[in-house]
Amino acid sequence: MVPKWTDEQLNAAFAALADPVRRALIARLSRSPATVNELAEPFPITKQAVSKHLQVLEQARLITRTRDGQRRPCHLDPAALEAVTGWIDRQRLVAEQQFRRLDTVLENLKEKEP
Amino acid sequence: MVPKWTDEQLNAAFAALADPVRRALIARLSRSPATVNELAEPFPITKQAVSKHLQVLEQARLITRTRDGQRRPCHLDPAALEAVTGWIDRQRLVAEQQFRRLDTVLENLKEKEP
DNA sequence: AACTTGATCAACCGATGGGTTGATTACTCA
DNA sequence: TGAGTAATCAACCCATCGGTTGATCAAGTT
Repeated sequence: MVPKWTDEQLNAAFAALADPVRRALIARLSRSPATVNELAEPFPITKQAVSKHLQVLEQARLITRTRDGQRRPCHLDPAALEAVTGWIDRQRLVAEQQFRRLDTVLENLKEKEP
Repeated sequence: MVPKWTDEQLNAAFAALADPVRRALIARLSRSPATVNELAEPFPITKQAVSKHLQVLEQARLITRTRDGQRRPCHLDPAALEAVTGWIDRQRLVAEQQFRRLDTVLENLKEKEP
């Protein structure tokens, strides 16, 4: 079971994932941890901007940061991503149950009125 | 396979899900379709604001809207939600593969240096 | 000590987002 | 036709966001 996801944390996580730069950062970090400079290199924006993006991801608990000398490597937290899909999957589950229920209702109607 | 999700559509979908009102609307719609007035009723904001939220969800293709007289009922599109989880799941998959690979590296080191 | 390097802080700017009120469109019904 | 109702449009307000530049901090390097 996931730690306990408040509405605010869901807000933060989804908002964090809404930006293409941040999604790219996550995709990069899914391969291996990396420092701010390494992460910033491929982007046409300043290192400060990337640093801000990483703060957003960290606040959303999608990444964690450790210390290694003057470097501050970022690590992806897959469990947090799983928690996000959890919310979506619950909604889909309910919706699909309703669809199935509607199907059976239509089946019954068909039987009674041929 | 999912229709083909552009970066813009992912932006729109995640941004749409980042708002608690819109998530509540989706949760409501997962149970059954509903009109704007029905959807707006539980919220302490104006009908116009809810209408805007629904436009955001529609633009993100998370809901569709039909016509019934002067009503415009909203329907959830579970397939769209599935597409969103798709992106996340791919990232998690890669990340977890890397973790496993790291584990085997550590295993090998342990064997060589006991 | 002086210098370089990784990263953040601070202040600012333009754009976007969520909300409001007021007017308007479009359908229903008497 | 005219009144009532579902929903949207339009204009505006204020807060937040993504980005910049310039300064600052902290850890290595020589």
